[in-house]
Amino acid sequence: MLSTDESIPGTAPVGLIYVNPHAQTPGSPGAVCLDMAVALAPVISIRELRSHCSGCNLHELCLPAGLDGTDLAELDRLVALPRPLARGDTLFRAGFELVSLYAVRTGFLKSSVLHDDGREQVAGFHMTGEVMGMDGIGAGKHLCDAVALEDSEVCEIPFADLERLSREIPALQSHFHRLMSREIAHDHGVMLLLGSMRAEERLAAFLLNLSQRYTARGYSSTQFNLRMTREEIGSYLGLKLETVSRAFSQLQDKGLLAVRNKAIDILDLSGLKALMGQNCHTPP
Amino acid sequence: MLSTDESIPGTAPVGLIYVNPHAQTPGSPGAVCLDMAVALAPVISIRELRSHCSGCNLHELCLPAGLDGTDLAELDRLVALPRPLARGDTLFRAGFELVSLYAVRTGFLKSSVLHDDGREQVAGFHMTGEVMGMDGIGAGKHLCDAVALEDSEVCEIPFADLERLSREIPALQSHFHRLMSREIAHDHGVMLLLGSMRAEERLAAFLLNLSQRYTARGYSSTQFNLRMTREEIGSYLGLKLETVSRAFSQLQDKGLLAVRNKAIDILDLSGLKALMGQNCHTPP
DNA sequence: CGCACTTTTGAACAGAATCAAGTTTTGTGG
DNA sequence: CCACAAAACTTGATTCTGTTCAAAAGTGCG
Repeated sequence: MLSTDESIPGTAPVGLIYVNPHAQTPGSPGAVCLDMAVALAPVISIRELRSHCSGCNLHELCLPAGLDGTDLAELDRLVALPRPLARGDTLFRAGFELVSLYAVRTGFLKSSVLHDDGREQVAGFHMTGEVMGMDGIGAGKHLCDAVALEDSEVCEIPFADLERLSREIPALQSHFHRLMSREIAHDHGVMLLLGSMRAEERLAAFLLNLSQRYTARGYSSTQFNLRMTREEIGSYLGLKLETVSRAFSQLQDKGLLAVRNKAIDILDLSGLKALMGQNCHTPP
Repeated sequence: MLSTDESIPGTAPVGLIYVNPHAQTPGSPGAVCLDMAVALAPVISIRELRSHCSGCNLHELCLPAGLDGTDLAELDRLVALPRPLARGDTLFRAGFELVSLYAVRTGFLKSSVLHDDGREQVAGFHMTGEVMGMDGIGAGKHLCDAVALEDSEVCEIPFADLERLSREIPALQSHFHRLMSREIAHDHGVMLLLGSMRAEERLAAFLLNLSQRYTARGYSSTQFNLRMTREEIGSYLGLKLETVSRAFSQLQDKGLLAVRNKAIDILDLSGLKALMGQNCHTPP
């Protein structure tokens, strides 16, 4: 349930130099970013060094996983320089033609669906190394909005090029299929969660999932800061924000968690996991 | 929400001759089926004629969508003769190595996850033309059980061969990606449903989804027989079977539906849809 | 420093789960 | 083909969980 999609051991967090933290509008993809790269020479040299897949610390986690020298170089030509996004920026919107997938280089994004009545429903949270936009391939257009929850960088992967290249590089093809498949499996986990768990269990599962994903990226598995509001968590977990808040308090009262606003400290990881094992609603 | 994955117009239902309705154990894939084909000559000739993708009425709905003569012939060589399954038979189980994907030729299957505590959760229902097993690609093994809810036939698609062939045939590659993507999009729809709808709305959405899928296959959009129990519906929708039963009664009392056990007659399709538009829990 | 947003907490309420019969359908063996 | 047992379904009463409404406290950003 809500399984960790990445079994890759701790790769160190990326220490990218951040060039343009503000006001990057979603406009025409990539272009602005490239222009800036030309304008700011000294910073760029370092940035460019690391900006390609081959120099990226994430290449065990992200799309290029399993590719070696030559193939990696091919992928490099395909993926544009990381595009900076400021907090609140929209990467893409539902209904827009799907041209590219996006890999999160740094930062934290959400994808959400706007109901007809104006309410939004969060479909997922995305962190470093995760690929966004795959749900829109079938329709040829994006089905959800993607918004940065903190200043972030994303790598644009033109989908037509990705398909072409994955015909030439079996390892890339195979890994791309695994990525899509894992998203399906992950969603099944969320469906299970939404269909069978109580509020407290849902929140526990959510935190454990975050914990695992942070661990896979070399961060602490017990201490991290939430990047989303209680309302966004609730929307994702099918709960109201008040219920999320109460669930936090309950987990804290049980001594499993220390919550200081968005700062989470998991005090009893196995206790949290045990909470979900009790999911036996039916006696023998 | 719970969008129809198929926008293909009505292809006629398949009228396959059914050879072995009983006791086909999941054992070693394909072999038994082929042996039988040799044993029963007169029936087989017809069966074999239609058994390949090129002769299959589903080729606009299933994996071969968009392929023409030569490419279709290539796919034919890849896909084995349809394997018969009796009601209750298991096609594959969670944990087993993923060797093949399966396309439903005729019949109706469910996929479900067995909780650690013994309770099962239905992850999806699958009808003619739909491809099963894609959630297991990422892990290299199946993550759910697949069980026939009525006598069915499935076409086995060896996954390694599919990857190889889709490197050679861009149209096949592209379509396979669309199939996976649509499963992601569909799951997002279910997540939305589970997270934001009340029991009655969930059932309405479920029935509308079934209706659309039957329509796409050339069947009536308003009259059909459910192949699953109330408990299985409930498991899929995150409800208890009693709640499903009550929701059926409520929809019937409102004049939207006529329910006679498993026989469903949608009396007011637009009324059902309208029910879900009222999903405004928040006033402006 | 103040205003807006987020979060917490409480009380009343609503919807679904649970428990409990009772009925209908289905499938099987005689 | 019928009878009977098992499974599936319906309906009611009660309980419990989460929502809604409301208010107050905390946080952070301009």
